[in-house]
Amino acid sequence: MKKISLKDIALLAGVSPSTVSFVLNGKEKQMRISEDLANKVRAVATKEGYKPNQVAVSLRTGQSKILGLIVESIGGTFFGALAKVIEKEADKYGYRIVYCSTENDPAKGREMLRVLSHSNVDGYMMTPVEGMEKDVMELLKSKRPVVLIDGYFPDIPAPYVLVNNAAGVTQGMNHLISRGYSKIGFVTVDIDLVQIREREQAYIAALKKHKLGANRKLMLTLEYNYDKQAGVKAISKFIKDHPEMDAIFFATYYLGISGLQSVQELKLRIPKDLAMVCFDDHDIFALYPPGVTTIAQPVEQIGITAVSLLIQQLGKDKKTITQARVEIDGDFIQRGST
Amino acid sequence: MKKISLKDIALLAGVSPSTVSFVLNGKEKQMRISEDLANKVRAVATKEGYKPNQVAVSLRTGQSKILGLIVESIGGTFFGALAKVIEKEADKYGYRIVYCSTENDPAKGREMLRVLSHSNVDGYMMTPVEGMEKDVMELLKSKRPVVLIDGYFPDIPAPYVLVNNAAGVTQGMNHLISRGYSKIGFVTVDIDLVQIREREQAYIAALKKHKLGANRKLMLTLEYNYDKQAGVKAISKFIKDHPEMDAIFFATYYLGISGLQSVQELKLRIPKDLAMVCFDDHDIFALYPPGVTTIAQPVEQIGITAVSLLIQQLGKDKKTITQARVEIDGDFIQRGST
DNA sequence: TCTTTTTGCAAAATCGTTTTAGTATACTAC
DNA sequence: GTAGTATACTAAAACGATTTTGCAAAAAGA
Repeated sequence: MKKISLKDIALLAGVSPSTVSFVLNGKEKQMRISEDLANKVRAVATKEGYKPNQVAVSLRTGQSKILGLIVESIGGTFFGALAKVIEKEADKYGYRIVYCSTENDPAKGREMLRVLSHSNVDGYMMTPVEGMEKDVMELLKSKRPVVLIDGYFPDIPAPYVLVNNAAGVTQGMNHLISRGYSKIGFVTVDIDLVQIREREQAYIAALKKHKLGANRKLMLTLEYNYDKQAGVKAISKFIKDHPEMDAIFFATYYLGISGLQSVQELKLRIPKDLAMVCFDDHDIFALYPPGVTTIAQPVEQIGITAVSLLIQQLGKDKKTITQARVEIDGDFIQRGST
Repeated sequence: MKKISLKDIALLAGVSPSTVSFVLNGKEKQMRISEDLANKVRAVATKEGYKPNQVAVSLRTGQSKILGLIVESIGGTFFGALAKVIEKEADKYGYRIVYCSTENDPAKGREMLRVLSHSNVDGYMMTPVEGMEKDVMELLKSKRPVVLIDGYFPDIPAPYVLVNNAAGVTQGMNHLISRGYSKIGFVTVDIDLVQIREREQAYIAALKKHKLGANRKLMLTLEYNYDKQAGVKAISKFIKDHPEMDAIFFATYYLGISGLQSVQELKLRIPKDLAMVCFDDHDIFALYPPGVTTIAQPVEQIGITAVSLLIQQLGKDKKTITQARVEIDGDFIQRGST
């Protein structure tokens, strides 16, 4: 019941291993193998159900047909959905995906890169983690195909694809303002990632633009990996401390969920007592009455673009497209909270 | 900047490749390499930052230190959480995970098995898909380590681990009944998987046991991959068609979510108009007022057990533990819906 | 007819390891 | 002094493919 190798096929067909390889790799013309023999080889191969040992192929060719996907956490809804899209998309090009999560720890991310590298993966897709700038530079220097997802490093010329954070927040803010809200709070998190900072800046910019003053006091910054209960409490306190606040913008979906819980505990009514907008959509926002207005990340497009950017770097020509910077507009979904 | 190989280390240390291999694999004693030389080799190796090429190792040893995880869909909350636990757990044993999803399609599952097999994965964890019985049998026959997760094939002696579906439903039903509900409906889905059937049977058994009659009419079976809107509609109709029904049990979390939506559209009040219990927990059930009582799958334990069962089959002794059938009790979480 | 070219395939090198089988030297024993 | 046995390594085969090179036989050219 052991696996059959190319050698076995060669033996059965009465030819040399090289001939089998040529035929099965479509190089029969180039190597001028006669049509008859080629057919015979193919017949034997299909009859025996031969499939090449990918490990051997990888060792010899240096290519694995595997792409590494390193995300913050496989468990999350955004990354889960993303992984699904990416897997499906990569499959179209004949690539498989190996997933890893970093939990936002650069050491773990580095380790993952190392592991993947020694497994001959052909390219990397990763969500930037604070502290991994050098590692990404290394990849670029050694001409390894990379695409950053959901963020980027400002000073590093790696291709990336992410939602247009600024545009999304701006749209959300404009929406709130046009609805008459003027004391708008913003709840964010203290990870040092561009995507978060961009959202914060867009919030501040919107306030300025509409002359809603420098109410920076209406910003709450939670710690990353904050305790769930503590987060809810902090948000509740934030709301109570600012009774004038008529709307809140949450920078991520998990903040928004905590926010919903706070609102619930405070028995506030949405949007009567407090309007709400959240960056990143989530099932719950569609369902929780009266629904939360969100800017949904275009997961499909992000995934498809990422794979495409990576595949482009994998061709024979191997053009390094360090300049590809794609920002895709999020989908504004209005619901009952505004 | 090219990668350094074992041969390079050998050259630099002035020894043969075999010596380097022995030292780095801790076989220096056995192969009686002198302490001095061993240290020298180690020094060179660390200085050069040598890491073995896993592909070559895999080809030579036939082992990859990779486990295949084939789930229904990476995107789902249950599988996402499971993947996270499994990745973390496998890491403890020095194994990495390659994820694939089947989308409940046996053809795709088969393809994945094939691909993984030719990548030398050391073992498989998979959620059973209707129609893959033979494929699993094949794996068993060829002594490949396998563990089924979240379900099993009744006639196939493969080790498995899943939540105790019957116990969970029974507990939920008892809870409802003890609270005075007697016209209890059940919404399920038409995939032919043991885990679903067990839940259905436990429901019926509970009705019988408590002499609530053969109200099989109170069962609604939706199609797998049902359209979201259509599902909600069907559930609404089901509720309207059975005004006597005072409680509903949902067999999976996505059914429960659709159910919440129906309830919302019908403007019913929970638990006043209708009580609700759902198998499988979800963020939303904790948050949606007044909260939905659920039986949560013990994701952590399932993941840990699965990895453990697989690792046991990977040792030198390679004991095939086909008899390991683990059912873990779910966590009953009571919330406002009952 | 003899050389040159083309055809059709096979041999052998290679990828980077692991592992089995050797080999040279030193030591022990009689 | 010779045989046997440790000692401390190295050489070479192997894993399963791909790819470069080689080499007969047939065809073409002179």
